[in-house]
Amino acid sequence: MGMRAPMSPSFVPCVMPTALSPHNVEMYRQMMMMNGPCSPLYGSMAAAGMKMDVPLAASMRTSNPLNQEDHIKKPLNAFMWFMKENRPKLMEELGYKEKQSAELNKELGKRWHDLPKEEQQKYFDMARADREQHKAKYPGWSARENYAVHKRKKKRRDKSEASLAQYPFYLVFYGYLTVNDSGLSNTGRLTSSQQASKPLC
DNA sequence: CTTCCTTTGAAGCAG
DNA sequence: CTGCTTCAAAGGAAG
Repeated sequence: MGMRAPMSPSFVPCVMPTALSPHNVEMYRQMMMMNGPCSPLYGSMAAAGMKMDVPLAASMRTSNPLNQEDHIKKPLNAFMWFMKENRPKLMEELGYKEKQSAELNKELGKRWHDLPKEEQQKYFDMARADREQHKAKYPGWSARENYAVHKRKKKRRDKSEASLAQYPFYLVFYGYLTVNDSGLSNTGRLTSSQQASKPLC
């Protein structure tokens, strides 16, 4: 149930859809900044195949350019590559019991420590290659773009008003991102309370 | 629906 | 420079 087909490698497509490369998104964002969300450019760029039809779908995370294509993720570090490669093996080895990801990650952490330096080096090499490719592909990108400055003391995701600044203004404009008492909201749909809350711009 | 949990390492940020 | 924080992956649990 829900298990992957044995022969199907479980890699996730890390590449941006050609229809909306980050570069295109940046172009789009700049044009929006210059022309506003009601610009005819909006329609023409959409007609050109760029997925900027602003979200009607329930899940903004999966349908919206901001949360998907526009979000350039950090390159994976050595341990992340190790996890990616060994998680499926470990799941099979453990009979993919009712093990949760968090528990599997603990085990993977142990195995990472037990791994000889020579074998670890393989993953450090992968990570370095990934970083270099990432840098070549997204020159000028910084991890800062995904970084929410400390809002909660220890390790919690940020939900502050300040974090709105990292998003394109038109999402705020349209109400897809709002700020209320409970923090940043991005349900992808306007509620009356969201309409009442003020956009940042 | 979003966030948490849990790991390591890279990198951002504050002092 | 030092030390703390966030985010990369994963996916079930919790809210």
